[in-house]
Amino acid sequence: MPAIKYSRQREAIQRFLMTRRDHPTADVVYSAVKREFPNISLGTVYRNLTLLADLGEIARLRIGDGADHFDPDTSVHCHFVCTQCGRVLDLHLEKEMADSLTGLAGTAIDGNRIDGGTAYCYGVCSRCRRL
Amino acid sequence: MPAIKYSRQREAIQRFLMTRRDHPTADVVYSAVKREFPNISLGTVYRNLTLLADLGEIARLRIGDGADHFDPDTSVHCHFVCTQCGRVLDLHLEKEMADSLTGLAGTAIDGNRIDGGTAYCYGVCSRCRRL
DNA sequence: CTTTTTGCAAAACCTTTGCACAACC
DNA sequence: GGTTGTGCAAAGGTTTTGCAAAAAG
Repeated sequence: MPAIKYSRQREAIQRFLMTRRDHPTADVVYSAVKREFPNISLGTVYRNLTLLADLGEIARLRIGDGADHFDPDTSVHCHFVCTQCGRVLDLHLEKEMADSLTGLAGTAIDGNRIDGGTAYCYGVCSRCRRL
Repeated sequence: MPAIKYSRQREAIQRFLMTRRDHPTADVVYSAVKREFPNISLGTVYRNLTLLADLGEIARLRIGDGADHFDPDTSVHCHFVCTQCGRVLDLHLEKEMADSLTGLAGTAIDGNRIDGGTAYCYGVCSRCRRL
């Protein structure tokens, strides 16, 4: 495992992500960070997002719209995906359900060892409902 | 909305899917149906899988490994993804949790209307654990 | 005969990767 | 100075699409 060296691009990427609550895609991160680093490349954005996810500093969400989304909050929580505008929001579920998802980790069902889980809810977000 | 006409390819695709419990990818469906229709194209497989999913006859699973998986069982249930071999299995969860996922449909959280939900669990499947 | 589906190939997309050069320590 | 990160461009893998021919009704 190679050592990890600091990079201004990586810091900018992580800092930008922390200002957002809508779980942007790599492309959105790229456009944003480009304002600070006009020469940054999409490959660098992907490399750093992947690295940060591997380090456990951010989470990579595959919500099923084709593009990966990135979340600075790595705590266990569920996500809501708007089927109209595609927005991805954090969802504050009833405690029982969040706990039952978390509680599964470490157990085994049908001989399959469970390490973790995610839940996604689909529907229409408050903003789209108003239109 | 155009009318839907019967096609032997579509029937073969759906029939093959119903014989499987491991939620194959489009590519696997393609290879299988090719034995019966040697000239079938991958595009046709995708078109029919997409159509069947839109009709609600099958479910499209985006588990996050890059390729979509298809499930002939459209009832509400959760999936288990083996992080070693990539297999996707149905998961028989405790009733409470399945119910709380189902029960969310139709409700609203933070003003977001929830239509449905899915949960994925990740871990190591029984087959891989034995190796 | 009209409409839908197919096969083929090309395109669209998102993501990863090889390489020479720059940045880091 | 040795190692890691970057920018660029090319390649990789999955899914969609345009079009003429074939199938369905």
